[in-house]
Parts: sequence; structure tokens; C-alpha cells
Amino acid sequence: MSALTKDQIADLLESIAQMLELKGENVFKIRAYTNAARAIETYSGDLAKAAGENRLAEISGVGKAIADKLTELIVTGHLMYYENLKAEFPPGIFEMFDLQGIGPKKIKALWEKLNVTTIAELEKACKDGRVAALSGFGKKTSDNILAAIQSRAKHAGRFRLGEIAKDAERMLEELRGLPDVLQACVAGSYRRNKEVVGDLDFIVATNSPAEVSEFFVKHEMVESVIANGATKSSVRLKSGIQADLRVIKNTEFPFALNYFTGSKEHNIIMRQRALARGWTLNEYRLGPLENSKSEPPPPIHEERDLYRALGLDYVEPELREDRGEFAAAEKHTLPDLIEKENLRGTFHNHTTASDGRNTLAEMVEAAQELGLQYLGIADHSKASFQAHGLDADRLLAQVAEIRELNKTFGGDFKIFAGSEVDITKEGALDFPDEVLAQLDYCVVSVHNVFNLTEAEMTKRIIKAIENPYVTMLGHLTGRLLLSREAYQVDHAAVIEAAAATGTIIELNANPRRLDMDWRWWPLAKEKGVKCAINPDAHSTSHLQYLHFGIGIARKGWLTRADVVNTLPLGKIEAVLQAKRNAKK
DNA sequence: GCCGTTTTCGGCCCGACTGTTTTCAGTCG
Repeated sequence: MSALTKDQIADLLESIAQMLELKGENVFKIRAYTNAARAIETYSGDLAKAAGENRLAEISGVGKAIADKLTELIVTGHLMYYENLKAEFPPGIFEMFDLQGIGPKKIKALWEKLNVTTIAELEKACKDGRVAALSGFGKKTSDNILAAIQSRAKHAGRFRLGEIAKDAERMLEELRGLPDVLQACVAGSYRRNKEVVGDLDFIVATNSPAEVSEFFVKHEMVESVIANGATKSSVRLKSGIQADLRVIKNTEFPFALNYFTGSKEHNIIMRQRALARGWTLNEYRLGPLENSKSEPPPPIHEERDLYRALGLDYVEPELREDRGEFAAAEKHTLPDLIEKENLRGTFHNHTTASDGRNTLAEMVEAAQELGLQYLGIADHSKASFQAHGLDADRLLAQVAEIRELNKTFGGDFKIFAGSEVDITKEGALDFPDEVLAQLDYCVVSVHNVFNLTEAEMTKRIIKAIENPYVTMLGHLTGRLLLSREAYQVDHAAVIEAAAATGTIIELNANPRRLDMDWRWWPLAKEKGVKCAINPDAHSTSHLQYLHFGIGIARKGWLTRADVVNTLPLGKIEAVLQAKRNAKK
């Protein structure tokens, strides 16, 4: 059998935590398993190796007991403790954890008292009144459970950032426009630029909380009101996403903004750092601990002051994931993250020649309007027949057309002629080298045969990027967020090969892809692999996707220097040629 | 179950809202 991935191991630990919750175990023991799952997920070393050398307990958050269990799991592929625990519960019961408003205690009561073990049975029990009659429950709880079941069926509770950005920005703008609003911001995973978000968190500083809350819950985008208290309101928007509003005083704004931006893991460490200094931190203030003899904390006017007070450089929201930002902020080695304004051009864009909706001329005009200096055209190759892929004749005709068009720009704009070349199942390319040699650059991508083993897929991609004419690798994993799983591929091995061959890796900025994932960019950067942020635009409006790509690049700790399309005309050409020149 | 400038026991981040119950448990973030 193939080795377990870190994510699979982390999932198993999470699953243990969930089962311990159902058993009503000590909450700190449960947290220990959750923490360990988190530690495994973010561990940068080789787990199998660490297990072999008996070093798992060296990982912070993994002690002796969990280290022993992990060793058993890694060595044998099984964990008796987990198997035994799992046998105690009906298999369908875990899906009930997905429902908003019920947790382990209620799930346990439903199971023990009503013998409800699946969501389908739960729905029935709500409808025939058995849930409402249960002690500790009631009519409202029963109704809320039914609503949660329907909501889950409809939305699954997760949304791509790119698709709810419009709602978020509109609500924010209108909140900021209210006369009583002093400051407003969207916090949460939206502010951290996560690729997928579960809800929207609006933070508003005001002296008129009731008026602001009323505006929020009665907004025309709102479908239903979930909660409406003095400081917190929750609604479901018509788009399906849940939105929360926190109203606070102006002096509390930096604390609320920081707290609700998260991540939860980041917050815990912030609070621990406050405690270590004799202070307590919450969403309203940084204050002295009771009976503490420490100096009182300094005044805080904005988030930056808070980080300084805790001995840290300012941490950009995208980096607040407890993935090394605290160590870097202490040592003043946080990266100077790339900004939207740094982009000078982009590659991987389609036209009507393959499956794009706009012509070459229209795409050029749109790129110029965005202030870009250059635009790379990479239409599909012939193997992607479903996308009207170009054969060599059509491609070379397009190259000639681009060369002619370039003469009209007088040097202040340039189209680069490229192609998005299919990688065959065997790792060969869809065009021979003689054709590729006539292009300015070439993107290679996998578009079919997704079901290879990880080893086969990795070999396929590495073989493709070993070709000296391949400038960059397109959407590494082929994932479509929330709709299609990534195919199996060894990221670290591909990054290694990209470093060895001088191949650029694309950060596909289409909000459905955002691929390569942000979690892998720090490794790519460490290995010296460059990034190209590409919108994979199939229409002029898709060029706007670059914005989402910047967010993910920032999340991946990338600076201007790590991203090739920040280079101006005059410098970018040499980068596109570097790999094929090196092989000559 | 983890961890240690409070160091091998005793704490572990902290507050808001809802619903059911009548002073608080459960859930969420």
C-alpha cells in the first residue's frame, strides 16, 4: 500500500478528536489531538523518516502518547486505538458534525435517546416532533436543525473567494457609507485571502451599534437572520453565505479586527504572548492581568501597535496561519509581500482561436486598459480538441499575426506568442521541438488522464518540464476548488525538478483553481523556483483574476522578486529565453 | 494528552448568542 500523506494522518487525528468529543472526554485531551493534527499538517519534514528515527515526539504539539500512535500508523498502516474507537460509533453519525448549531453533546443525546445516527434519520425525527420533545431540545432547536439540514444540502457551507468577493465588497462599502460608522473592515478568512471561505466577518466601529445592526440585518442581500444581539448579528445572504457583523467602539477596533481576522491558531499564540508579558488579550483590549506586577501594556491605536507590543514586526493578514510568521516577525525576516501594482504583464491567456470568448485584439485592449505592458497568449494545443486546440499550422499562423500586431505598438506594449501545450499521458508534449522553438515561451499542462498513481503523474509532469522549450508549468494539480479534487502528484518532487531545470511554476489565478496551492510556495521559493501569476483568462473580464492570484502569492510568502511577471519589458524576455539558452 | 522563565503538576484563549430553564449548557468563532 502507498504511504499515508500528512493530510490523511492529520484527518485521522481530527477524527479521533471528534470521537473523543462524542464520548465526552476531557476537553484538553481532545484539544491535544486537534493540536497534534495541526502540527502534523504543517510539519515540514519527512514523517516516515522521523518515525523511523523515533523523533516524532520532537514535533511541538506531539507528545509521547501520540508519537507512539503515529509510529504504529506509519509503520503498519493501521492504528488499533483508532479502529477500536471507530467501532464504538455508527458510521453515519459523523456527518451530523457538518450541521450548523449542533455539536457533540446534542449529537450524542440524539443518538442515545432517539437512536438517530444519520442526517436522514435526524430530519425525520425533527419532522415528527421527537426532537422537540427531547429534554434540553425544544421546538426552536428542532426548527434550527431542519434549517441547517436544508442549508447544508443547498450550499455545503463553503464558497470560493472569487465568487463572494462582490457581496463582501458591496456590504463593506455600504457599511462604510453609513453616517454612524467610524471604521469598517471585512475580517476573517476573507481578509487572509483564503481560497475558500465559510463566512464573511464584518467589523464595524460605531457609537450607534443598534442602527448599524439594523441596517445589516435588513439589507436587501439578506435572506434570513440567524442571530441578532447587542454586539453580534449573523445573517444568511441570498448568495448562500453566512455573514456576521460585530459592532464595537472605535478604541476596540484594532483588537476586534485582529481577533476576527484570525486564524484561530494565530490568535492563540497572540494571546499566549500577551500572557507571557503579564497581559490579557481579547477582542476588546490588551490589558494587565489581575494581580500582575508587570508593566501595563502600551497604548494601541492600530494593529501594528499590537504586534509591536508583543515583540513582533507587523504580520500581514495573509500570513496569519501559524506557519512560521511568529519566528520571522521576531527576527525581522518577514517578506516584503508582492503588491497588485507590481505586475507588469501576464502569460497563459486564451482567445477565440481556441476556447476563449474574446479575440486577440480585444484581449490586448483589455490588458492595456489594466495598465499591463505585455500579454502572453497561450491557446490550447491540438490534443485539447474539446477546447478547439490549435494544430501546428494554426498556431504558427497565430504567431505570425502576433508578430505583425507587435509592430503597431511602438515598443510600449508587446504580445508574447506562446501555447498551452498538453502533456500526454506519457509525459510527451503535443508539439515537436521545431514548433516550440518558434514560440516566445510555452506553458505545459495536464488536461486529461487524471487517474494515474502519484508516482506516474509525478513522472509524467517531470518528464514534460525537462524539455528545454518548456518555460512554465500550468495549474500543477488540475484541481477545481469545491468541485474537482486535485490529481495525485508529489509537489515536492515537481518543485525539485522545476528548480533543477529552471522551469517557472504558474500560480493559476482563476478563482476556481488558485493552483499551485499557497502552502507550497514557500518551498518553491526556498528552492529558487520562480512564479508566474497567470489569470488563465478565457475572456477580457478574466484578466481581473490577477487580483486573486496576488492574494494567493502573498499567502505563499512571495515577494516581487519571486514573481517573474513583475519584470518590465526589456527584462522579461531574457527570463523567457533563459532555459532554452542554457541547454544550447 | 501536552507542556515547562509558574518546569513533572496543574493549567491549558476567551467572549457572545441562543434556547431552555430559572442559572446555565451548548455551540460558534
